[in-house]
Amino acid sequence: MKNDVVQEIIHRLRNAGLRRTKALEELITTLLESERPMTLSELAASDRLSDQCDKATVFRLLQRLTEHGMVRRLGLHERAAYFTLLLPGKHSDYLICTSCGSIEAIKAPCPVHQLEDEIREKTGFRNLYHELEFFGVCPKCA
Amino acid sequence: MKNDVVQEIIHRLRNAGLRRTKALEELITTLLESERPMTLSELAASDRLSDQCDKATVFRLLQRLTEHGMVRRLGLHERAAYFTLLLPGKHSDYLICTSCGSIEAIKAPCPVHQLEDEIREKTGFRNLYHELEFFGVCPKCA
DNA sequence: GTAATTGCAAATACTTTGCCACGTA
DNA sequence: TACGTGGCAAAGTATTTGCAATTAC
Repeated sequence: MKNDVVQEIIHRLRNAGLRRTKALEELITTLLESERPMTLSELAASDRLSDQCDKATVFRLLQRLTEHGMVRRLGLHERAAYFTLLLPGKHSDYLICTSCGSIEAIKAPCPVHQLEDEIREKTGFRNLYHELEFFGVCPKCA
Repeated sequence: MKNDVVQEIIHRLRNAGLRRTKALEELITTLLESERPMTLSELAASDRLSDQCDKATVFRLLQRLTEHGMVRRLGLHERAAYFTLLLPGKHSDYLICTSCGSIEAIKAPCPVHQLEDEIREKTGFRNLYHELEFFGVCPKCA
């Protein structure tokens, strides 16, 4: 069923004029299997992609996926940008250790949707979304 | 009274072994006067600092200020990092236009403190804090 | 005088682009 | 065939460091 999701995503991209390539398929699969956002370097070095294509290709694929709203680029405080697949109803906030850099998605329901609605109404911003991260030192590092 | 705050901050830094320099004073003043986080480049090019010192100096000052908990480094999605003075009881969340890049602090009370407490208890993370940003297209750009 | 600080230049890190060959439709 | 895509190498942007000279205390 993971494959169904991948196919569905590719199908939408194809309608937008993109072509089905092995690299695209592997990238989407990798992002889908990852439980946390990944950097360009991590993706390019991952099992599925490392011998599949160049880092520049992964970069351009991520760019296209982002343009088409299938991927979101996150900050997360590192020097490198992080990328995550954008699945309907799958928003995550993150808990990040500033010492070892571990990143995990937070299970608890996100508490900012109401504020987000207020902001949308009051400010007239369009396409509003948010990014929420908690930073601290994890028990292992403390 | 702004100057009092600057002096107070410098006083604390002096206790930590740092020296009072013109550049340090101007940097803190600039950050204090700014209503939004600023990048290293913006700071180095600002009125108070541009003819005061080199960009590398601003970088190192920000580094020291961050180490001593007086400044926080934020992601905010741009390629460059943003820095903001950390004043007691002055936490801000931000609303950012993905088109023109404008950044403004949100006045509404931050809705994540409760979740933050829960996470602190459940995970055992230390020095926990959060970063919350809303992204969208502002009315001017839409 | 001693140790922290600074400027300048050089080194890194990560991202982005140019160009031509290649693959998909 | 036509146009999106890919690899490789080079350029771009932001950050970080080395070192000798300077400054604060």
